[in-house]
Amino acid sequence: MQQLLAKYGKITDLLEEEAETFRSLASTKREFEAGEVLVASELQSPDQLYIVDDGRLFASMELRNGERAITRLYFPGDIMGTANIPFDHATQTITANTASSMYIFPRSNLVDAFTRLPRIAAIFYTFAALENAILNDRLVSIGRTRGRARLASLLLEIAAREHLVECDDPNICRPALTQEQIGDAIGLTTVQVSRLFKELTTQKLIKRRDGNVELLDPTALQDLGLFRNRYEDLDLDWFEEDF
Amino acid sequence: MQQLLAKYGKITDLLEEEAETFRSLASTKREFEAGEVLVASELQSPDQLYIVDDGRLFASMELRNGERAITRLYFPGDIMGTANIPFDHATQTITANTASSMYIFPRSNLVDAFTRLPRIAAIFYTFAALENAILNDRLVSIGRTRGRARLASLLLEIAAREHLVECDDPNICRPALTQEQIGDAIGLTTVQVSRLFKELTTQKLIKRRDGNVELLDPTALQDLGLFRNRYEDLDLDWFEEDF
DNA sequence: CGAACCTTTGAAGTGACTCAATGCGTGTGG
DNA sequence: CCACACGCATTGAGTCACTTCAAAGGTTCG
Repeated sequence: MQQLLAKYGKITDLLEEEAETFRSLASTKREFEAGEVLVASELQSPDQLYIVDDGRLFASMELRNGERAITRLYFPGDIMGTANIPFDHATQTITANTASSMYIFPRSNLVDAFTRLPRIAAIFYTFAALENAILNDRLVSIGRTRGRARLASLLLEIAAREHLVECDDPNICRPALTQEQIGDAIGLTTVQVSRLFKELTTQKLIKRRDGNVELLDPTALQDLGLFRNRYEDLDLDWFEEDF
Repeated sequence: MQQLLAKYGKITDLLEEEAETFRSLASTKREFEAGEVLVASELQSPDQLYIVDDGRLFASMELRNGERAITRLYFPGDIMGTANIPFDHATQTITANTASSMYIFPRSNLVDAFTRLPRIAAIFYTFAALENAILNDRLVSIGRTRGRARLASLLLEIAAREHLVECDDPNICRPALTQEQIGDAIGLTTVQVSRLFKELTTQKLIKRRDGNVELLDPTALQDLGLFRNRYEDLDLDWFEEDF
């Protein structure tokens, strides 16, 4: 919950009442094991929203032909399940990729929160819009750049997201994903991901050591991956003034 | 404005007060010519939101290498500019692809609407979540399927969106896009789009006549494109009950 | 009628895929 | 404590989808 408040507090100063609402919104906490599936696509009515307390998770969609795509990575402080809200069945599967703990609340809790505190509604809306912008970026990356650029972009995104809450070296990231999962996230096969890792490594752009990836030349990677850190660009003055 | 109210009314019965708020939210109406740019990416502070009254528009992002990606197509009744809301500069360019007219309002108008009528907030949040789900679908399509499937999926999406407000033959769609723009939307080159159109045509899946595309075998196209019409799956009971 | 733009087609090149084998690290049971 | 199995990463060879480059054919509009 600290991460969430930190993340939201980063964009606007929360009133005590609002912070309290966030806390009460998510009263139930649950642990999940690595590999456990929280929301099974198509199977489940998406009544729940989740706020990540700790761990790494991802949202994915299966295709009829057995292939899988990973549409989103989740870090502590993230709200999960947004894309399922307006539907009568889940549109994506959420999987805990490491041991994780999270706060759970039914989407109907939002009704009360939105009614009592319109700024909460604005915050949720804003984060949905942010998620939108990030999805746009990924669409561009996957649709219009080659594998090298896509991998660079993903690594930068992971580094940026990790750095947002865990304040360690911004140039070291821990994908916590197999190469198959990375492929699912950027639209490539395992084989190709492996080759690209090798390529970036021999070009001294990155360095790998037991699951960590060090970004040796962040500037070059940013040029290559055309990456924009959307979290840096946030601006919420528009709803500050009048509420 | 009729389309907007129809679209929103489709998911929940609007109270007169709410319908009134929607109307007053968007008091200014403007016309744009075909080809005109409404929001220039990076250049502009994204203070405006738009509701499409008539015409066809698209959102795009430019890459430094000169390539372009189209991230979203807009139809009458759509709200545009959502992905720009939380930022101090626009993240995407919006272009009127045909002569268009739309309602314009500053994002700060949302503050008042959210405060007075929390259901309006819920509606906006819901549509952001829907947009999210659609972006996820496109990510899967572009990242994990071949050109034939992507084109099929795009055509089905356009047909579904057109049919939502303009109630004509659901199996005829009017992309109103050049093949270059189609390529930008599904991550292919003009050349390949042309070849794929030919392929789908000779396979008797589609038929083209002066800018229209007839879907000769919608079922086969759906199997091919793995398309889900998200608008059909909407479920907003969750905020009906308690507001 | 001509210019501009869009579409189509061909030929050659390339990034990524598939298939398949090997290597590597870790945990488990004999 | 070794042998083995299992999951993951790497590498090679052949193929395919799509790209690039280039030219020609169609449409539309002034």
